[in-house]
Amino acid sequence: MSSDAADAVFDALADPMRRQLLARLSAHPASATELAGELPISRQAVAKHLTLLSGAGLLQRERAGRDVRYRVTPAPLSDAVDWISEVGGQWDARLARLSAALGSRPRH
Amino acid sequence: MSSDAADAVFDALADPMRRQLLARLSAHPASATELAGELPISRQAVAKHLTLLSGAGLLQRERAGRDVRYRVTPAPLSDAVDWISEVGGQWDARLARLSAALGSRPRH
DNA sequence: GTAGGGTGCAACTCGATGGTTGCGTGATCA
DNA sequence: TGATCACGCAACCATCGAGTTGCACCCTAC
Repeated sequence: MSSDAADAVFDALADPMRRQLLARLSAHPASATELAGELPISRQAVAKHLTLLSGAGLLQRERAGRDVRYRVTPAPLSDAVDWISEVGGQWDARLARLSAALGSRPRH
Repeated sequence: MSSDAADAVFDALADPMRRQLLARLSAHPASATELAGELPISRQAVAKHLTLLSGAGLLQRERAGRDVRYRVTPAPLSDAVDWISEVGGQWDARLARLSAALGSRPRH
């Protein structure tokens, strides 16, 4: 029951800026420069976050001519929810339904 | 839609040692010294983690004579799941059921 | 009362990381 | 072809935080 994959996800979600990026990208795909224009940090800082998020499998890179668009691929999020349901499930039976609901998702 | 409470939870879950502590404590309440005996870090390091987890509302302190026992109170975890369902819900309708399932929990 | 074990507080080290700037590369368009 | 814009890489800085050690305090038991 190694939360091996969950490690990367929790690490990716740890930073508020990365959660903001994920929320923003879940609404609509965008490029690093585009995102940097909407946020108070530089393009390179955004790019670092996007690289880390991609590493966790939460983003998909798509080259579009001169720029690169990123789109959310939230499948790995269920690894985090699985872990949470394991911890919380022992305390509250309602959380047990989570792993059941997520059990049917395509893994990876 | 402030992920204000989720901030503390994601920060608490970011560290692997803290997740390990939570998993351990969800099985059975314990004291800091007790936990330090089972882990490769000092009691004070454990105590710091427990303080942070308590601050996020994930643990409840219970003084028992000379020692202090900690027990898991996973209610704040649903703040994290709520955030995840917001991001992932736009991609996969299955995750939308999560917030519905968690919506009936006592908030705070 | 006194010894001992658990807790709490404070100072310190050190590695990780979020952020920056600078520069080189590649693709687009006039 | 040349100007421009987006990207990638590298070096650098500063802060944060996980871990440690040391010591003082409190509760319990003998």
